[in-house]
Amino acid sequence: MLFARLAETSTAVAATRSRLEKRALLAATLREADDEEIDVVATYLSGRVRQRRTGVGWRSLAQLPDPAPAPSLTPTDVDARLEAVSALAGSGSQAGRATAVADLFGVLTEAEQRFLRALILGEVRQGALDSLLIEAIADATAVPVTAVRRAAMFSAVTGPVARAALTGGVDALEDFRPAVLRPVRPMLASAAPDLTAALDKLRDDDGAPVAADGKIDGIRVQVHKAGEEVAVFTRSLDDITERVPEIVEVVRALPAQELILDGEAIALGPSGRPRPFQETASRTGSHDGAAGTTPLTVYFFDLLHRDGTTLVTAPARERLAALEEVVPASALVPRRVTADQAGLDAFFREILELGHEGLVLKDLTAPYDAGRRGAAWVKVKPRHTLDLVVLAVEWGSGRRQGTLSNIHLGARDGDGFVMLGKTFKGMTDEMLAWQTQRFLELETGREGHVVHLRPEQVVEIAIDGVQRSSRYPGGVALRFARVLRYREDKAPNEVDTLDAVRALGP
DNA sequence: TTCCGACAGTGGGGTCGCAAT
DNA sequence: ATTGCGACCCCACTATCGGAA
Repeated sequence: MLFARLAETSTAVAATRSRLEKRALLAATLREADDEEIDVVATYLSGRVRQRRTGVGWRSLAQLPDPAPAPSLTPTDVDARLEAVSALAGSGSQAGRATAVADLFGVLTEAEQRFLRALILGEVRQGALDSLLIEAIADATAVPVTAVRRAAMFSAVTGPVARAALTGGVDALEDFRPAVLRPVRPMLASAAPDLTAALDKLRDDDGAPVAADGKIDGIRVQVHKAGEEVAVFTRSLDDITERVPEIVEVVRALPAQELILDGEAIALGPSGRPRPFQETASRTGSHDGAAGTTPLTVYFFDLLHRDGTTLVTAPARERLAALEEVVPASALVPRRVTADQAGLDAFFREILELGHEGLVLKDLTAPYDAGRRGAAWVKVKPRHTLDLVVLAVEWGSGRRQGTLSNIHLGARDGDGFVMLGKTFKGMTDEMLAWQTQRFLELETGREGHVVHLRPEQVVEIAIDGVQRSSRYPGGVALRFARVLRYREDKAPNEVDTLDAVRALGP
């Protein structure tokens, strides 16, 4: 198979909105692959490259060489070339990498160049990523989609799953099992605006008890124990074992030979209160030295495997019971199991008093649905609102091309306004159409893709909080800002002040 | 027939390591 | 020393398709 065939498939997949048709197109191309190239073909069809770090990004691909007149490379060729590029990362030779990238793109046709660039940047925009590919793998074989999905849970990447399904069928997929020291895709939570909505989402009507876990504002960790050996993985299944010796210590001491634990790691202050997220990020992000400076505390909330027995398919009630047998209370997330809404309200307030983010409500009958963002876990966080003024706006990309999308937000400070951040979230298509018109009327000038405005339009914004910032002149930035509505009833001189915003901060 | 669960897309701020300036 | 880039930590929200109800 030629790499060009994948570029062609991606274009066809992007051209239809029907997911069934996308699946059929992906499945057809998967079936054309030789056994040895299935892994790479499947990876490219899912919109990714196999290399975790190529060291090549937007800037490196801003200028490409002239395209070749005809395709020549196979997907395997492209993968090998990218592997070589990737191996140059950290070798001190930026120039060597640039040459290797130019050599590769120089033998690609224009269509291939576009596709590979999008793959490397993670911008294929074909309306199909890993989840749809998993369904396509089933379509391409006689294997039920549930079997493919189950196998994918226990493989950090989908390429090998595709290869097994296409070459060995359902039997070959049996090899993908939960095993210690091999990371499992983490289960994700959906969101709800408040506790009542979260409960509605979680259970149909039966009033059954749920588990309410404190939501810790740190980083997700999946910790494996195999005898004396311990490995710590992040949400994206990066191995950070070397950076978090205190977590390794805690887990090594637990009374079991084999464990797969799911939890959250966070930096706490001397009084036990959470430090700002930035400190946890700094601590878990640095490879050296910092270990002693800001100790991490780990809170576990799930157990997927214990001493030869997988618990992934067991109901949450059983997994949590097993977790409490193995992990001391000091390393368990704060949890309450109740069917009572008033009890949940009180627990929510307690958790916020402790400085944590909110709650995650969990269905006690649900299995661990690895890699999916299902309705079995629902998170709830409190929300602050601010009235701010729009200082500027940026032209959107992709499906927002041609609309003014990302708005710059300002708070009042003296006679003027101070920028606190940007947001593109919360806008409906109708709002995008309206604001494009409105902001063109307020335009005072342009700089690249930024349109500057007279500061007249007031917008109501929701945020999770305020954090210290070295980027913005007020020294603070908004965390997770999103638009609630535009306010026609407020004038710019009525928006919140910088001081009021700072008061929300750490 | 209507409803709603799950995906994909569109980007946000902050931090690190690394290489070039 | 500083700056820019790439990678990755956290993330909210809307539109859409197609199976569930």
